[in-house]
Amino acid sequence: MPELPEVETIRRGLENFILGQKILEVQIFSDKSFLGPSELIIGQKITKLHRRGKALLVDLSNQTSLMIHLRMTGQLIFRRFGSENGAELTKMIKSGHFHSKLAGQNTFAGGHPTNSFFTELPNSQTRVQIKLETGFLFFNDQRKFGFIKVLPTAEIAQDTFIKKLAKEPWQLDPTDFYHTLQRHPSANIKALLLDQSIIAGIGNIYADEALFDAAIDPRSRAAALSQDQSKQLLLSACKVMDASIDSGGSTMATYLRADGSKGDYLEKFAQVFRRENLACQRCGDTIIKIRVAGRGTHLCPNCQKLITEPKDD
DNA sequence: CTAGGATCCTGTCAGC
DNA sequence: TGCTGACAGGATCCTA
Repeated sequence: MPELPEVETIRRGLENFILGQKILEVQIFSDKSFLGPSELIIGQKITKLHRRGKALLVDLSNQTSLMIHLRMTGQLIFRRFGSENGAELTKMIKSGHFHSKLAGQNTFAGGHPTNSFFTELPNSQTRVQIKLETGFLFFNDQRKFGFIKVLPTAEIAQDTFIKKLAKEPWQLDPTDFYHTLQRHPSANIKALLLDQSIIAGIGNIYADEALFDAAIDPRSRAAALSQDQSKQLLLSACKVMDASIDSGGSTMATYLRADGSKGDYLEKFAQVFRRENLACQRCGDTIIKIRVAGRGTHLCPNCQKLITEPKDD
């Protein structure tokens, strides 16, 4: 799914369009995509958008909140009334005035990149449609793993997902991070980076990218990392996510080129993710793709050092 | 307690 | 062309 930088980009982008608006109608096309009483949010005003890890939180005027998790294939797309057919984006693309972001005057899109960003909505993957005062917010999700959940604002912290979340990478103390890794005697480092109760917000892209940046092989034994190595890894995670947020998230910036062809952040910034069989930009060796922690994993076998036992220094 | 695998669901793509 | 299996930017549940 969209990982932390994508969700943060969505939060910032959506804020410009929906903050302060009243929810007028909710249409649910897939029951498993919307949890809780939808009638509770009708007529309520959107007062705040925030984020914890990969979860987007939308506070409403009646002490109720929406927790939105996009999981693997979720998308949030806002279209002002009259723009539901996506014609504006198509026009921008054709006239060459399409810049780097999927946000125009009348539309904003973020999440798993598909054609739904610029085609007619709702479509077969639309699970929830929320009518606001100036337009529609569409929740699309191919695989139905994601969801929108209604809950009292005061109970967000007790939510089973939120409750287990570790600190955000920037808030995590390097020494604490090191000690957490030490507590997992046989796990590999990639599995722990993906574990939201160890560090919040990292997914498959940024796990691979952070490990490349820190020059650590994803198969390394987490508990074998030295203090310095775990600190470097934490810094690398912050660095790659900061860079992504700055560029508008991997699914946003340059996803579409002016000619309508697809391109994206990955092409521009990723050093290893989806670059198997290509040359490492650091050493020229060939990037490989293997399976680690049950996930497709990309690495440079030359640059990234396999750490199995702590160095005694 | 940890660690690994199966599972939810739909779509796409490589290989026959 | 049509089928089949593998795989997918996530998290949870089940098992040993």
